Amino acid sequence: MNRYDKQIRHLVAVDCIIFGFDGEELKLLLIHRGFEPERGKWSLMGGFVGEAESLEMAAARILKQLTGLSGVYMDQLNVFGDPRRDPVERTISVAYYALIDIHKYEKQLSDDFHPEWFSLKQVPKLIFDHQQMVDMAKSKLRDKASVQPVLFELLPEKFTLPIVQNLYECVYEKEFDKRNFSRKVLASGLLVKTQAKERASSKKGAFYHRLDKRKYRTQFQSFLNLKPSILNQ
Amino acid sequence: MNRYDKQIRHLVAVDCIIFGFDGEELKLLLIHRGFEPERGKWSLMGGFVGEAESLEMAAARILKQLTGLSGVYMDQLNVFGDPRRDPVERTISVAYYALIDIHKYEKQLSDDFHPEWFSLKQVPKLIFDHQQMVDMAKSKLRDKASVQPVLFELLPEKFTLPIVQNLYECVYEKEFDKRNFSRKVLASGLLVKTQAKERASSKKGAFYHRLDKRKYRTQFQSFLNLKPSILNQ
DNA sequence: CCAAAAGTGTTTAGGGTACACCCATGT
DNA sequence: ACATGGGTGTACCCTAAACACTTTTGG
Repeated sequence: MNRYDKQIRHLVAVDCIIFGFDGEELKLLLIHRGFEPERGKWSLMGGFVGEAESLEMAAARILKQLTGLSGVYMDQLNVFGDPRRDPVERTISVAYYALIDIHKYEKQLSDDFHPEWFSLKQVPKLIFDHQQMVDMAKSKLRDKASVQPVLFELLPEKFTLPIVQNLYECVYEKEFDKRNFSRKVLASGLLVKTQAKERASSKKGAFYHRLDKRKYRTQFQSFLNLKPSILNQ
Repeated sequence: MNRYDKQIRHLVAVDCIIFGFDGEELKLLLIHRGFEPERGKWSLMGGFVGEAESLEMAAARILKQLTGLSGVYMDQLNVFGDPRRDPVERTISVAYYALIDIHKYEKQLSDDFHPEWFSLKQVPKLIFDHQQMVDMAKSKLRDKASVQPVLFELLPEKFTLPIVQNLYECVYEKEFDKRNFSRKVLASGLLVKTQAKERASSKKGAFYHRLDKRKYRTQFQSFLNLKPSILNQ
């Protein structure tokens, strides 16, 4: 078969919005850009898409390069294609957001890119349209989290209910009533209470919970049963 | 500044999933592909992204080329980047879905591509991964429509409540109680009842309604107040 | 013994759902 | 007159929201 020879070709990049949660704050992993233009400025981790590489593969490769992690939760966010978004040369960027367990990351720190975690409340000035990508990722994460239990991807294997609540409060930038919150989350049936207690952050101690992995997979689509009411009838 | 000279470049295309509604059924506008490979097969309308053309511009251009319409509601769906999705040569495709008023279209029929409307219940075999694009578009349309009143983009200026209900029933493939449905939709305050009646489809006749355009714009984000309950507290 | 965070139950209000009859009119 | 689809009101139930006290234990 012929090739589409007369057509123009484009640079295609992938940029990753990497979220983490340390128990206190929602965070973003940024790198110190190591080359011109904008050398030394803060940037999302990114890279060009290879010749026979799918977009998901490219995103996973870039994520692994920075964090050492694979098998991480990722989701396509949006494509940014403004011809002048990169001043050097037109680059079409496919943005992915990833949710990682920040504790797993810390062990494997790869310092080539001088990466740093920033609180989402104090994101430094970013290059190009990366701030727009971050804003869109925050918004999409909220939408997703209201329908699917994706936020647990940010937590370690064992976590307490107060931690889960704090995570949701960070994502939605709102405070919830702890009685109503725990009732709702436990009603999903996704959490299993363990006998162990976390004792660092309070005197009484809070019970660790873990995900019921089978239910987590099978009920992933129906978390909180929050489909719009038009659909319920 | 330097260019990213060592990087590989890719063909980037845009494909459009074009929805229409004739009052009876939800429909999809497909074209008869006019060139090899897969000549004569049914396909989504698409085209390559030009040199200094944004993705939105490309999508709008392609839509106008086929339908004669501009200023149409469009939304980015997803990027499809599997290296082997187009057997001729690797092409990264950005999919957009569009909602058009099918009546406006019919006047401007451009026959170059032998386009045809298909019921979503009887979509013919499509080339490449276009069926996957259609499925994803249907799913995204449902999600959007549960939160924003986008489906009115499919309707003409004046429409009856039974037509609106039928549209929602087509999109969600479910039947609704007409009393509850009209109460909910009218409670949004987005519709204005006119004195005119539609008389073709029933003896009694149904009142035409139109959008309150100011409210449609300002309340677009809060249609049906169906945010998940975690957010409400 | 006190401070600090964890854990738990009840009441109330609002919205969603189910449900049935009358209306207008073309034939 | 009758068949067809349009239009409207009510009662119930369920879930979300508001709200306060007891428990545990480290210091």
